[in-house]
Amino acid sequence: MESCTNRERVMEKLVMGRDWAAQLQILLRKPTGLDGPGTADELAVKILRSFTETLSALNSGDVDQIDSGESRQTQATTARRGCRKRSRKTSDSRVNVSASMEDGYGWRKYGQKGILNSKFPRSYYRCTHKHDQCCKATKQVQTIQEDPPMYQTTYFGHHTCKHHKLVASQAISDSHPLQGSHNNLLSFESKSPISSPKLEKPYKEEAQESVVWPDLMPLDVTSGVCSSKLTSFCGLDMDFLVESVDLESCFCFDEMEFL
DNA sequence: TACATTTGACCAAA
DNA sequence: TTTGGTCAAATGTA
Repeated sequence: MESCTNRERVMEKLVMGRDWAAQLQILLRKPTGLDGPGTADELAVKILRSFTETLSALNSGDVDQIDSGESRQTQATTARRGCRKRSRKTSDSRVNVSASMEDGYGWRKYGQKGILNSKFPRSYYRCTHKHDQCCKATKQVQTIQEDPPMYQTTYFGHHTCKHHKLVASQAISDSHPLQGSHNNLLSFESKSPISSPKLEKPYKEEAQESVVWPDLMPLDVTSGVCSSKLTSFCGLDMDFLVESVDLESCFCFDEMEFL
């Protein structure tokens, strides 16, 4: 019951943020038009506050639901083949529609299934480092369009494998412009912070993608770690990005849909 | 030889 | 009962 109220608050804040962002966009296109609902600066503050309050609401409310879902899955796991208690993975997922399946991570395919009412089978991937580093990240990839091929990738869990984080963090510290004097930017433009040769190609391919967030992001504002839906940012998981860049200081969206 | 992919079986959730 | 997620043996590839 409380989570329902909390969800309503979250939705309200997100909608407000979207509206203010739209107003800000209009203002930025007409720099002299300051007789609207507020200056660009004021709108930026409102937007930041809206997102901050949303993050706080999520942090205080829905986390329990997410945790209970994961623990259910863990507790009921048995040793028999194929006998894994599965919860329907509706929480902690990020959906990414892209022309490419590349995202800079190492994945290993562990299954493929034909899906009802879908022309194309769904492929199941887990992180390459599942066993050596207990990385629990998985993803499902489904072709949604034949020509040109478009893929809907749904990510579950988050990468805990150290190797990739190291590479990505290095790439960020090498070239991320937001770590300098522009820490309080709210940007709706695509950024290209990755200069590492290893990550350059996946990022370029991901640059054309669109992002859909069907549910709300679980996060921990106080610790600065965001289990974010911003997966498409640079084609990298946001966990380590937010560890390096203050969550409330830098929002950087390419394309987004709130509802 | 080591690692990745394919594929059918198994089983829980709906 | 149906559907979808995962396992693991078989197979492929570098």
